[in-house]
Amino acid sequence: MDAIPQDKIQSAAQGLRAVAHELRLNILCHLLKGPMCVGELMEVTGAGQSNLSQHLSKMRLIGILASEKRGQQVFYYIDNPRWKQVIEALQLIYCPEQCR
Amino acid sequence: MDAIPQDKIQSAAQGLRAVAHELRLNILCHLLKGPMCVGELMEVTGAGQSNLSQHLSKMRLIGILASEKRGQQVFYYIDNPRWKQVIEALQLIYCPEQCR
DNA sequence: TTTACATATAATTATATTATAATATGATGC
DNA sequence: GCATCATATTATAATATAATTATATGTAAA
Repeated sequence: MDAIPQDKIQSAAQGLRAVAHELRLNILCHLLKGPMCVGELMEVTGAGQSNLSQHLSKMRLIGILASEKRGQQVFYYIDNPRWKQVIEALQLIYCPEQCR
Repeated sequence: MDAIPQDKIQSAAQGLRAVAHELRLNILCHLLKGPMCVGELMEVTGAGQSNLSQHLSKMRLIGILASEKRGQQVFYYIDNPRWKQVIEALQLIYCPEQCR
């Protein structure tokens, strides 16, 4: 592994940066359970609408989340099962008591 | 999981931030194979001594890396096997061809 | 067709992170 | 002691990221 392709490292770091934020990580933990719309996420995270929306679209652009419109709501969900694994591995590190 | 303890999220985000950087991630990928000293890491990453040292101590402080002095060299290694898992999961996401 | 609702975008300001350069520490050999 | 090597620390200037506010879009109901 002497030569890890620089562009892979770059993409992976970009992906990580997208997760490495309190609010975004909080969002992702909630989305582990399934899709949620922006309004619900506002409730559970306590974040403001605009702030939340910006963070969601950041994660969508990078390919961690996908979204789907139902009626006038937009539901977000974790698009890539491997990202779920990453979040879950993190929970093991920081929530040894399993965080239920 | 409605109530993810805020302090856990905070710590986890801090840990992620420590990994979410091109150079630091590159370092971690190299350290997956085993301990390396600063000089070796300078060679494989091409980073400057001071820069590297700062990034290493950041990761050490946060508990991702540990270090051990042998003679006049300091060897760094990944302290927590779960962080290895996170890095490996990432490689699966971004290096589908296995990055060897 | 207006109103209200759900979400998105833009602009701004505040704060955090980074790389570099310069300097310091601390061990080893002479 | 003095010079050298390996690493750490500090200061700083450049850059990136965040939260807030204000505004815009799109859609459904009245």
